[in-house]
Amino acid sequence: MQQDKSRVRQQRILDAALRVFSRKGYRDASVDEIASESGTSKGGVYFHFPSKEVIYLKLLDRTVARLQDKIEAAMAEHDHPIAKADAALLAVLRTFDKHSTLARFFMVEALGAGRQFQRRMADTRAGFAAIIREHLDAAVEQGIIEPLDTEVAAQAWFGALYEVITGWVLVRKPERLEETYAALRPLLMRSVGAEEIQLSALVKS
Amino acid sequence: MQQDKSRVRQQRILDAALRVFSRKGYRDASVDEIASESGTSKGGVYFHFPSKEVIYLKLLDRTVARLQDKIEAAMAEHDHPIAKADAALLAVLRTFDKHSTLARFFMVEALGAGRQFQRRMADTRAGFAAIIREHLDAAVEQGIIEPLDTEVAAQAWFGALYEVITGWVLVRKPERLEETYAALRPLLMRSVGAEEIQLSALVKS
DNA sequence: CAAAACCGACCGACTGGTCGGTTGGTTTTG
DNA sequence: CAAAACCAACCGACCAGTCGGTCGGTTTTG
Repeated sequence: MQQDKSRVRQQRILDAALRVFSRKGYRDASVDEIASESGTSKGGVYFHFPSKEVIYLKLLDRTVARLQDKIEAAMAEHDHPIAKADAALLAVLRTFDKHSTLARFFMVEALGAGRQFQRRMADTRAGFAAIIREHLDAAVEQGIIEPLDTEVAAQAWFGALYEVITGWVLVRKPERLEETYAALRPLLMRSVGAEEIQLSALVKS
Repeated sequence: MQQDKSRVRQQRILDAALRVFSRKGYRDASVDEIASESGTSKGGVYFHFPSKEVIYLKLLDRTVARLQDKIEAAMAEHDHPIAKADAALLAVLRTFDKHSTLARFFMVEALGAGRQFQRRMADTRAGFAAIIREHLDAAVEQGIIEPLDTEVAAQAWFGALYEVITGWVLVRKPERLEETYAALRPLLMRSVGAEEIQLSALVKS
């Protein structure tokens, strides 16, 4: 159908845009380049999307949604808050390991996208931090960890992860991001005073 | 002297540039605006500096140097690694509290400066992380904390701080950044398994 | 059923505006 | 007066977004 073709083309443009944005950043990515990389022309791109900004925002939403889905799915498999945290951490590391383009787009380039996205990005970060906070609060309520300032703790957790991932994107050391798990896990757990529990039951292939 | 006047003018341009960059970010700050804000003209700016990029880099170096001096001075007043860490943390929070323009420039805008600064910024971040790591290593060696992956831990510490400060810059909550100290300190300390020690001797007005 | 009318998708030349950097001339200063 | 400092006008590259026009296919019509 015509509609299918149109949708396929839109996908192609979005995929190409992800690659280009992730290579060049928002400002340095030209619509011409996105067009040629998606096998169309500038006019073609502007037939499907009203502006460069909208393309970027669509992409950002898509990325955030996918990542949050992954995280929530991983957490849903467990009941114990610490197991949930563990699963979420692994899910994040593995997702970025597998899709380093995504990591670059989301971690590095999103910051350089310019003033008009700053609020949106701040909200996005706050959204992730809020998720962490919810679960920290739950853990406090269940008596698993002592009361603490969960807002700052959630921010700190997010920032710690963000920095480690960003560093990995820029330097590519260690080879696989997941290798940082062994160091990150006890760091995060201890920071909120969570007891050590055995991993064996938690780590899945 | 001619030289004095020239130096004063250069300072004025740098100060104006800091304000403009901090308001607009690198890309959206025009040289014309820096010129008029420093009470001169574009030609005047280009008489003193070869390019916009050099102005930015000079500013970045100046900022990093000042911050590191503050941190090192604060740490030099103490011997015990934990006391040093504490002093450094407070120094950072207080510096940004007092100079929020600096915070905005360094924390938020530096990220959006564009591709050409990415390596430089990564190096800067790595520099701060390296300082943290050194001291963590020292603490391990002195038996104050158990051995751990100090590279990842240093990155995580830096990231946690960065996120909390960035969040504060964007949202201005709490009113004073230093108020996060009470939550950050135990978080960071526990994360590396450092024992609690009393604060009274450490906190200075 | 074939010609005419129509349409969604697409193309690429062009425009308007921005901005880093330059230049040639003018003012200030010692 | 000569060098240093400064300025206004200008240049050229760049690029998001526009627009008139094309093309392959589908629907209408006589």
